[in-house]
Amino acid sequence: MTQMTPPERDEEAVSQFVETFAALLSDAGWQRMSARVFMALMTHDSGAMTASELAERLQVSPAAVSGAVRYLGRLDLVTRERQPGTRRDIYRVRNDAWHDAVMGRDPVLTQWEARLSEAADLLGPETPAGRRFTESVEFFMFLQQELGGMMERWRAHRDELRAKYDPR
Amino acid sequence: MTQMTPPERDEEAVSQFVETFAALLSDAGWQRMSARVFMALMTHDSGAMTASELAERLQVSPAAVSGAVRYLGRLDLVTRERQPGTRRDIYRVRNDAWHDAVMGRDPVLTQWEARLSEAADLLGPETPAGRRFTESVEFFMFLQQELGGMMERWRAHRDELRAKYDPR
DNA sequence: CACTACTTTCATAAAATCGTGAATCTTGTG
DNA sequence: CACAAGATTCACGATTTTATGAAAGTAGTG
Repeated sequence: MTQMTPPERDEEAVSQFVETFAALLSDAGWQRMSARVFMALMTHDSGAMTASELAERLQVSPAAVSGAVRYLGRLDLVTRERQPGTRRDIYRVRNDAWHDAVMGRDPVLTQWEARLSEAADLLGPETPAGRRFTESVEFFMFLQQELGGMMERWRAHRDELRAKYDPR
Repeated sequence: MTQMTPPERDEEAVSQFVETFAALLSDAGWQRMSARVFMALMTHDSGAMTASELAERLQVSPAAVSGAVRYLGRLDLVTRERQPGTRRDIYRVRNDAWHDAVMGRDPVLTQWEARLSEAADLLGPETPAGRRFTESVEFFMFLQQELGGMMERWRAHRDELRAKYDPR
């Protein structure tokens, strides 16, 4: 069998995509730099890059990368690991990053629910506004419950797809 | 039966809640002023206020209110109606505002999915990065499908709760 | 059709956010 | 334990976002 040349990527186009999609994420409330770093990692074949590679790729300072990966780390979208034999850290996107990004909303929803619940008490459960908040709380409770099952189903669906297209 | 005095609200506390929760929404990517207007309406018993009431309540200019309600209107979270007999518009939160706020994400997801799909092609479906994007697309397709059923279930659940606690 | 009561637009000012460079800290190495 | 490679922090300047006041627009009313 002949050795294939590595499929050529239009780096220009990829880079532009990184910026475009990062902007979409930024519209959705992500920190801008974190979105850029995240997409740079996602589009990288290995899904892992060092801080200086990221800085070079995105034309930003090491300081900016540092802040961005800290944020991504807290969301558990990126993991840090030490590059063996060097003092460099490597940042890697988690495989189910999107899954985590969506499920990562969970603490947020919990927080919202708690505050809404306090508000319901504050407003008085028999007042129209209070009733509105009680129902809001119900909604977020429901939402969280559903999310669990949904992600369960996703994993099953994903494994099915993987078995189908990429049987290992 | 004795006529109850209207249940007294701690307006100070309600106002503080409005600000706190608006800040949470703002963290989640909402425009700040829109979040404040939204919460002001939510905490109002009638769920409806005029522009000047909102301006007074939030201590902002009419211009700020105008911008905020336009944004909320586009998301279909607030409706505008004319106050009969006056030249004032009143803004009203839709009853299933939260439902709409969550489902309103749908166009966003569609947009993301489209861009991710393009990226998958760009990267080449056989490359590791390309495969990552293919799976991302699958994920968002799955998500949108699930959201439909979920909201269906929410409506059923909500009606059940209403029948239980507030039989009319 | 002029007057009045609101609403919206727009240029500008104020405030928040973001990225940088320089300094500092951490950690591995000889 | 001194040195060096990287990572992180922080004060500052730059950019972007946000709210305002003033002006213009719109639509009821007499």
